Amino acid sequence: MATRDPDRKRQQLMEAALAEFAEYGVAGARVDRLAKRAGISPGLVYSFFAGKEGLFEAVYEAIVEQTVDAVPIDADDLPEYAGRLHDTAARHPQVMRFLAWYALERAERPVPEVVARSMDEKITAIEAAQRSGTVRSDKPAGEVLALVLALANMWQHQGEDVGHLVTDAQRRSVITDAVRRLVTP
Amino acid sequence: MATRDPDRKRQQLMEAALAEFAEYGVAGARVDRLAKRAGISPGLVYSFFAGKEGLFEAVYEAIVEQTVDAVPIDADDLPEYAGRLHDTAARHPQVMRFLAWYALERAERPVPEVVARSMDEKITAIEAAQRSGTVRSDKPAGEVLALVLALANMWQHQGEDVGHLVTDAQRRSVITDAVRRLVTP
DNA sequence: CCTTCTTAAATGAATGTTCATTTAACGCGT
DNA sequence: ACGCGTTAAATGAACATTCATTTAAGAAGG
Repeated sequence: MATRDPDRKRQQLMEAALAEFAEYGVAGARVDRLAKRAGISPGLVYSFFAGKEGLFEAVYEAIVEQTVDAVPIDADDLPEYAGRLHDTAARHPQVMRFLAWYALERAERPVPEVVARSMDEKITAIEAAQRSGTVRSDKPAGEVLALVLALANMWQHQGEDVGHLVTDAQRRSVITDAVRRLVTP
Repeated sequence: MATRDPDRKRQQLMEAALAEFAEYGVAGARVDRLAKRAGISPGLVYSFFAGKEGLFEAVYEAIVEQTVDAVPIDADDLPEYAGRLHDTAARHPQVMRFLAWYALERAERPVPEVVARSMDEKITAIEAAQRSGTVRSDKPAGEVLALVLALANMWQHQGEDVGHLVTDAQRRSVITDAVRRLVTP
């Protein structure tokens, strides 16, 4: 039984970092607070990662890895696909919030290779569905995808002002109904 | 010719603050840099506003004041309404970015009174349009509004990954076409 | 019109605090 | 006993904020 367990600490650190960054962003995050959450000393952060910034990037990369392809596209049933995207987002609010921070604080960074590739695959899948007639063909696949993603994530972006217009239970079907109307031929 | 002109300085300060906050958020903003942008000394900031935080709030309030009702709703032509929202957003990227920061950094704050009221008015307008038959009546007005707003702002939220799928020129019509499909009876 | 007095505006160096990062010592497991 | 994982404390840079001082614009008085 390893009472010394670097891997476990590393894992705890990543989880605490996600929580801290999701709440405050990089600039607002405090290394001390984050280390305390992880149950380690602040100094130890630096033996695992390249400082606060490095930790932020590491968390981002872990999220990308776990999130891309977490919800495989089903181009023949885009409403359900959007619904599943929504479900996943709703189940991981911390991750969504982290990504929102990342988009602002790392606005200039290029899109990661894996993400770009995943996007291409989705386009290809939609184009196939258009050819087989399950998706309307009068709009380019990229446009269809943009709409599906926008609707799938709509409740993430909407603030409290818009959010309270609809109950939690209704949110999913708002998305699926709208996508159905938009993509069926 | 007034070489001393507090009102002008105050104005310059607000503009510089918007630029600085839009770029870095509150936590990342630097008072020195912001003051230099405004062409004033850092100390002067504190004679106008309650520190960095107070300045942030002041900029937010100014934006809310200028933005609410900047695009009056036309419930009988929601596609065009969404298009106009998009136009305005596209014309003021700094403001949009500022609001994105605000949503994250002030997540817990209640919705301002003016915003809530403006929302109620929009709902009422849509309900009227539903009664007169220009908007589908099989969905509650709140749901319709949520969809319209989500689509109007879709290009603000989408990152570079999705954004490059469609050219600038197409963006507006993607929104208006989609809204038309979603809201017509 | 000048000169002096008064008040407001503005500055920027000094202050004190907050924080990321470094360092040096400690002790567990082998 | 040795080396690595870990810590607590030390360091110092970065910043927000304050404040003593300077500068400018009127007001009062001659």
